[in-house]
Amino acid sequence: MAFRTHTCGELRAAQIEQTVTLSGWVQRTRDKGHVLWIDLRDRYGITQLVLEDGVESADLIAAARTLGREFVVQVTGRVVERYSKNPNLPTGEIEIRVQELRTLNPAKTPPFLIDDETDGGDDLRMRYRYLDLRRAPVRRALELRHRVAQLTRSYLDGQGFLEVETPVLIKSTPEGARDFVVPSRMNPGQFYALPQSPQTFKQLLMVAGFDKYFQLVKCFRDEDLRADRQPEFTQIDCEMSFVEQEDILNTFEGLARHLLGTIRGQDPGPFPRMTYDEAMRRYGSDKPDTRFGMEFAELTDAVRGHGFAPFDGAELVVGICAPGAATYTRKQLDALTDFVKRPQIGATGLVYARIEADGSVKSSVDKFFGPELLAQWPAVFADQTPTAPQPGDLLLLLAGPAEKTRKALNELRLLMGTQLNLRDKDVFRPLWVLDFPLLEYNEEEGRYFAMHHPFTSPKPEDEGLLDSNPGLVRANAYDLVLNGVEIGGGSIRIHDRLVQSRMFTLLGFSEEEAKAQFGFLLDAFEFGAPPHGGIAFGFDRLCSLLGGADSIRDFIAFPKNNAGRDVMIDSPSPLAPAQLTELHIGVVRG
RNA sequence: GGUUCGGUAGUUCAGUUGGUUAGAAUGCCGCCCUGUCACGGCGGAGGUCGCGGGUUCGAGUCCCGUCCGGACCGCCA
Repeated sequence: MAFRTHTCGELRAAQIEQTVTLSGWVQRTRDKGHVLWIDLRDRYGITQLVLEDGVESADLIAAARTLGREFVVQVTGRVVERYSKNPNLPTGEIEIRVQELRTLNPAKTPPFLIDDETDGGDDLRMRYRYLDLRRAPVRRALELRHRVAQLTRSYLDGQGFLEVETPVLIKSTPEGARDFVVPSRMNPGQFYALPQSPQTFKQLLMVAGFDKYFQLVKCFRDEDLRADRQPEFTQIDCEMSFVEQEDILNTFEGLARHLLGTIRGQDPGPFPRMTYDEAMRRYGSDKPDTRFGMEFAELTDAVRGHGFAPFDGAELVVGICAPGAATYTRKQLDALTDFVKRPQIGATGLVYARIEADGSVKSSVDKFFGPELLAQWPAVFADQTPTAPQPGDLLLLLAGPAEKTRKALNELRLLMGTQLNLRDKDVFRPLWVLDFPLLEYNEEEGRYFAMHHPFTSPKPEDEGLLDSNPGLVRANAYDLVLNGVEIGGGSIRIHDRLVQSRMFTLLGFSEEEAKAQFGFLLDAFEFGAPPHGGIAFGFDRLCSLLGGADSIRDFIAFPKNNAGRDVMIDSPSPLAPAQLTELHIGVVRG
C-alpha cells in the first residue's frame, strides 16, 4: 500500500467522503478528552486528523495518545467536513476521521519549537538545521530560491544563453580575495584553489565562440563573514560577446525586471542610472538606497568664516534633511551624535538644525550662526537636492575630510532612513551605477589595485590617462544596486593582449608574473578574442532581497556561521596524520 | 587583526547594592475537559548560573583569563 495518496496540503471540501492515506510529521496534538486532534504536517501543508470517543475504537485512540511531536506517521481515513472550520488553514474545511494509524518512526522531543515563530536561537537552529528546515518560513525561503533559479534559467535560455559548467579546482591568484586552497596528492607541494568567480573561464568561453554564456555557480572567498556574506556563495555568472555596455545593461535589466515582476508582481520601469561620481556626491555611497531621498547638500562655502572651528577648518561640510525629524528629542539627537562619533563611522561631531513651524531655523550652533545665516541653510538644500526642507524637518550636518565625511553621512542617512521607516522591504528601487574608477590606490602597498578586477577595460576616452594619472581613469564597469544592496556587477573586458599586459604592469605585475599567472588568457587573446563583457549577480543576496529578509542564511539550506563553521557537521575539522602525510602536508602542533 | 553585545531550566529570557531555598514563559510528564486549531484548567519534574582562576565572611552578580555565539569595522579584485 502506498505511503500516501495525497499530501497534507491538498485536501479540500471536494474530497469529502473519499478515503485517503497521508504521511507526515505530527505538528501537535490537542487532547480535549472525548476528542483528540492531530495536526499532520508535510512540506505542502497541515491537515487535521480527528479521533473521537464512541466513533473511533478505544485502541486507536490510545495509540494516537502516544504520539509525540515530530513522530513520522502514516494515516488512512475518511475525509469529512469539519463541525467548526478553520479559515486560516487551506485545508481548514475538512478533517480526516482516522481508520488506521501507523508510526513510521518515533522522534525525540525537538530541542526547539518547530513552528513559524520558533523559540530557537540561531546557533541551535543551525546545529539542528534539518529540523529548522521543517519550519515554513525557512522552507518558503528555499522554495523562493528554487523559483528564482528556474526563472533565471528559463529567461536566459529564452535569450539564447548557454549554461556551461566551469571547473571548481583551479589555480590560486594573488589579486582579490583570499583563495581557499586544496592540496594535490598527486602533485606534492602543489595546490588547487577554489574559484572566487569563473572570470577567466567565462572569458575563454567567449574566445571559444560561446557568445552568450551563463552559469548558476558556486564561488568561494576565504574572507570574514557577515549576515549577507558566506564563504561559499552562488552567483548568476554571465558573459556576452560582440556587445557594448549598453547591450549588457539592457539584457540584464530585462532579467531583473522579469524576476521582480514574476516573484513580486512589481515592475519598477526602466532602471535609473547614475555615475559613480554622482552617487558618491549625492549619497556618499557607490550603492545608494534610493527608496528614500535625503540627498546630500554641500554647505562648505555657506557656513565657512563664522567662527565655528569644525566648519571653518573642514574640507567639506555636507548635510541631509531628515523629513519630519524636528520632533527628535535631545536624547535622540545625542544618540545620533554618539552614532556618528563611533570609531567605525569616524565623524568628530554632529550639527543639527530644526526647521520650525514658522520656517525659522534653530540650530545647535546658533552661537555662531544668527537667524539670518541659519535661514540660508534650507535654501542651500533646496538648491542642491530634489526636495526643499519643510517646517518640521531636521537638518543634520557633518564636517571634515571630503571622502571620510561623505561616508559617515551615508551611514547616518541610512540610519535615519531606518528610523523614519523609509526603507520599506516591499518597495524595490533598482539603480545602475556606472563609470566606476578603474583603479584604486592602496597606501599600504604603495600601488594601484583594480577596483573591479584586472580584466576590466578602461573607458577609451580615458586611456590617455593610464600613464599620467591612473587614479582618474574610469572603467567600463557597472553595478546593479537594489535598495542599497549591490546585487550585481560587471564590466566590458579587455580583449586585446597589449592592453591586458599594460594593465598587469600598472598593477605591479612583472612580465614573468603576468605570464605565470595569466599566460593562458594572454595567449588566448592572440587567437581571435572577440570584444566581450559580462556581469555576475549575487544569487543568495538577490533571493534574500526578493524574500524581504536581511540575512542570506535562510536562503541557503546549510549555511555557515560567523566563524565560517558548519556547526551541524562540525566543519572544518582536523585531518588524521596519515591523510596529511598522503597530501604532503606537515602536521602542525598546537 | 579590531570593536561591541551576549552565555542562567530542553528553549527564550528575568535575576535589584554581592546576602536565606535562583524565578517567569514556553516545552516536557500526569490528571481533567463535548469541536479544538498558539485550545483551556489543575498539578509535577526539570539548574555544574559556559569553563578556569581571583577578591570577599559570602559571587549568577565584582575582577582577570579562556571558550562559545550574535552584530559590526578592517577585509570581501
